[in-house]
Amino acid sequence: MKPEDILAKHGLSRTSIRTKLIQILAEAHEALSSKEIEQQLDDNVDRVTIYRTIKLFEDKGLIHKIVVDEQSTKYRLIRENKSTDHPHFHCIKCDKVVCLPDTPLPCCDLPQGFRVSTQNTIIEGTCQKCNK
Amino acid sequence: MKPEDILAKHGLSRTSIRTKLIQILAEAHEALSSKEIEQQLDDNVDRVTIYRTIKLFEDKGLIHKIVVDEQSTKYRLIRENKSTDHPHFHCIKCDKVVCLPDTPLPCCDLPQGFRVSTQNTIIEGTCQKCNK
DNA sequence: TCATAATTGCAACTTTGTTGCAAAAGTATC
DNA sequence: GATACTTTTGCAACAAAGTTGCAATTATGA
Ligand SMILES: [Zn+2]
Ligand SMILES: [Zn+2]
Ligand SMILES: [Zn+2]
Ligand SMILES: [Zn+2]
Repeated sequence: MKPEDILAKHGLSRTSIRTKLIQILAEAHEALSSKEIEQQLDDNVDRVTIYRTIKLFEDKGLIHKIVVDEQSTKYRLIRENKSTDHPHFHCIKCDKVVCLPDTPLPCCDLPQGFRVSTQNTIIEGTCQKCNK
Repeated sequence: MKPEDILAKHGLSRTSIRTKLIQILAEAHEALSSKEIEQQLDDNVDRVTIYRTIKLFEDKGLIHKIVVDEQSTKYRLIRENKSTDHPHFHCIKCDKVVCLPDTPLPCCDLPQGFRVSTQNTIIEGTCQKCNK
């Protein structure tokens, strides 16, 4: 689907920044931080606009957020037929973050009376490129 | 074990701030943020000192860090016979974070050539007090 | 006690993200 | 396409969380 169609589908007006941002996320093979997005947007777009656009896309269900650690948050486009509730892999060498297949996660032993809404798993390790 | 003995065991000099900080963490039934620690240290101790002490304790293996989300990091004393690699529960109503029993986590489907070092799981939901 | 080494507090800085407001761009109607 | 109205963007200022350098204070060991 074209960036313009994705915007229309979610009832968002079509601006050049939004179109480019979707394109950047769609072409990425890994999750991107707001700074990485900023660097890929050639014209110098204001940080604030990027933050606001990311938040909008998140609220509208276009992208999902991955909190890697306290000062690293990345974003990835939600593709069709893909859930948002899958585990993620973080390479501690090259810092790349990728989505993993949506395997059924087993329940942990929870104390009585606790209720689960979502589960967030980040697997830390090294990717195949860094292991060569 | 007394706070003073814990310091000695890890080769750390015994200062009143470090002693109190260990005591606060030992008496807590949940993971604490640096701000929560600051509030429990009666005399107003400088933020910087708390950050430095937390980092020192973490490096020496006295405490473990739990990254709840992008702007909430909490810490918990590592007790004897307890691993540091267990899942955590975050109550989205009262914001409490607790350690969960160390259940054997199943491997997710990983792409070829990927190597795992640690796995970080945070279960979001509501605790038994908030469910009443 | 005294010298030495380690810890603490202060000020300044960095990074990541937010808010208010005016200027610019988009949308719909004619 | 021009017009009016709404939304988006950029700028400045701010906020929270954490870091660094340096001088003052406190701990340790002889
Ligand atoms: Zn890698
Ligand atoms: Zn993902
Ligand atoms: Zn609760
Ligand atoms: Zn824990």
